[in-house]
Amino acid sequence: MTVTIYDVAREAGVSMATVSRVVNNNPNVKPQTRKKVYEAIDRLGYRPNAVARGLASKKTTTVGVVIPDISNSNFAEVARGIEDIANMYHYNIILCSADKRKDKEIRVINTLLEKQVDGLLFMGGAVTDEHKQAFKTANVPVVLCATTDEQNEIPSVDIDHEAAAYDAVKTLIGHGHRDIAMISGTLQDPSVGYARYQGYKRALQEAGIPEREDFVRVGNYRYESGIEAMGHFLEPDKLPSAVFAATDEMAIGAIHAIQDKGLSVPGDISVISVDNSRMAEMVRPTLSAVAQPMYDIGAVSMRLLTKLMKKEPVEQSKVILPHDVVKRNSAGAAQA
Amino acid sequence: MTVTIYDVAREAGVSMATVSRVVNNNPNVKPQTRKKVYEAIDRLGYRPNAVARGLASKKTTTVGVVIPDISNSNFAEVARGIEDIANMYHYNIILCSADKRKDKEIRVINTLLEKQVDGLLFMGGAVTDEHKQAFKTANVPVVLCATTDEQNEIPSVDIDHEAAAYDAVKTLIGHGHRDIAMISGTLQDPSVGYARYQGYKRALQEAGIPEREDFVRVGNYRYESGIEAMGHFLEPDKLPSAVFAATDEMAIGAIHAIQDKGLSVPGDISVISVDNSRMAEMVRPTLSAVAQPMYDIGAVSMRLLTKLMKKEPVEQSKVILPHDVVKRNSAGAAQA
DNA sequence: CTGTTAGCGCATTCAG
DNA sequence: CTGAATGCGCTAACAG
Repeated sequence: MTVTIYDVAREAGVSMATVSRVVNNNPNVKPQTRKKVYEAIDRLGYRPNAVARGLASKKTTTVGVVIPDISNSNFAEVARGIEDIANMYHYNIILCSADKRKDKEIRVINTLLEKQVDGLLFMGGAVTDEHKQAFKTANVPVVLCATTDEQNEIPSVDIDHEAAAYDAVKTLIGHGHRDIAMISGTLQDPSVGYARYQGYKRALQEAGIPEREDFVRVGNYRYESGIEAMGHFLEPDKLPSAVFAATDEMAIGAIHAIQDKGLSVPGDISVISVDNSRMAEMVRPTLSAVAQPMYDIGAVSMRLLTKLMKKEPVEQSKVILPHDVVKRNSAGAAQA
Repeated sequence: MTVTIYDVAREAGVSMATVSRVVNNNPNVKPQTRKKVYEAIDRLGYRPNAVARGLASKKTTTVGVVIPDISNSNFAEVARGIEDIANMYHYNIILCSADKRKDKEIRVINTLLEKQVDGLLFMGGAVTDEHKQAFKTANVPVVLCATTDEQNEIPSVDIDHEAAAYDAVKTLIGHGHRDIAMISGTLQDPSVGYARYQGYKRALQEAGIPEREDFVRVGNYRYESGIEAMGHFLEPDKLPSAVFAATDEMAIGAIHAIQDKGLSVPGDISVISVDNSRMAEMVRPTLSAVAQPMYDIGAVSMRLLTKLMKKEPVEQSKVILPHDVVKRNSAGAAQA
């Protein structure tokens, strides 16, 4: 049923070694022989068996990518960056979703390793000791992508989430705002949620603005939680003049909550966030946000991984990509 | 360096066959022996080599999934459905993105086949003869997912796009609208773009409404193109009273274009679309839309594939899942 | 219940 | 430039 390298050899009147050579683009084959082999391949419809090849060569030219949540557009964008660079270097990628669940992450890492991937890209999510344990038993390079290892033991590519938040809030302060509320993500997540909260605090502190506990609400990154969180700020006695949301979705929720109260954005309250997803352009007013270079994070981390896999020297094993605040129409000057 | 089944056998004082048996949960092993083997495995940190296993057993318990565009949330949702069912049946999945490019789709199908996947799920996009040719050489089952084969040669799971569009437009007609414009996707795409246009036409026809050529604009499924298309309808002499958009994004673009002209939705113009993405809840007014069961399409197609892979009988190889019109606030009664 | 023996399809020495 | 031989790590009969 399945045609093997051996069948091709017979058909072409050469040895299987020769067939193997032409399939692998080994230059030591006479052009004429090469031609004969190609013809035999076409005639028989031969398709190399990557599994057998992997076993014989101990390389699969495949890298495993674990993605926390495929339906999160940020991660999808990272994945695109990974894909593009992987293709460029002729690696295939196996994308595995882990539903943001740690146990599934570990399981997925292990099946990827069983499949003998040549390298591993771990995207998003916290990196615990258990993760590191799994990575350690891998005999292949691992790079973290859109997340970091606090102890700097594992190569990673990410942005500085604390600084991104800081810059967002500072933009607000630059507009003259002082009553700045924050709709945060979960503070349990050290690399993103907590870091952004830290950035918010640092910006306030630096401007000499005392932090008000009732000006911080924790959401779950989603639209609805933005509405809900904003609801708590929309009381006459504690109206903020600006709001910093940890994600675009929550920011859009906040904007709608504000508008539903008959107030205007940015006339009455300014809003800024971190993400700069496509949705930022799809709201009225358009959303000012700190842009994270998700595609680049993917691309750079994949590039780094290729170097590691080829045992090439790398200058930096922990890279931080720059972010950028994109001013649109949701944030403006504070009222006099 | 790498520890093999043979090392485990020696460590446990049994033969490699026995180790293989315990690893594969073969019941014919004395509990005591099993225990010894497990201990040896732990001690050595043995990890089965899926590549060798695949070569020996000619099965990889892996299915390949080609996805047109990973950053499209509809497809991401389908992928989630696939994932969940795959996990349930202990299959791994290899997700490959194809950038909506036919050449890349073909290439990806082939590398997946080289990797000896046990089955293939082809998501979205048109199915050409070239695709079929590639599928034919596969010795494994293939199912189309969120797309269909016009000739019904290949098993598929999808919704009836024509009927979905028809129902959307009919909803508008039910509200008393007669001047109904359409913002279509590309008419080149038979399974989605063209089908939705057909549904629009059929609904008008049935209601005895003559089709107006200047009431149809083709967009590219994106927000900006919705704005642009709507712009053409917003001329005094040909204002439609309702708009049917082929996607949520274009619908939202249309809504904003209408609002920017100082008109109201649905007061002046009603809008309805197909998709019912998360964004439908994230606009003001919230968007009425025909919901497509993307997750289910993924789940059902994966389930179908498992049956095919196990050579179980299947009652239906072409399944159409029901859609549903979700009424929100963007579509209302026509003005008297 | 357990061990022995062949391959799976291919890359890779090593000769020639 | 080409062929013969070996083994990658494991499963699957086949014996016992």
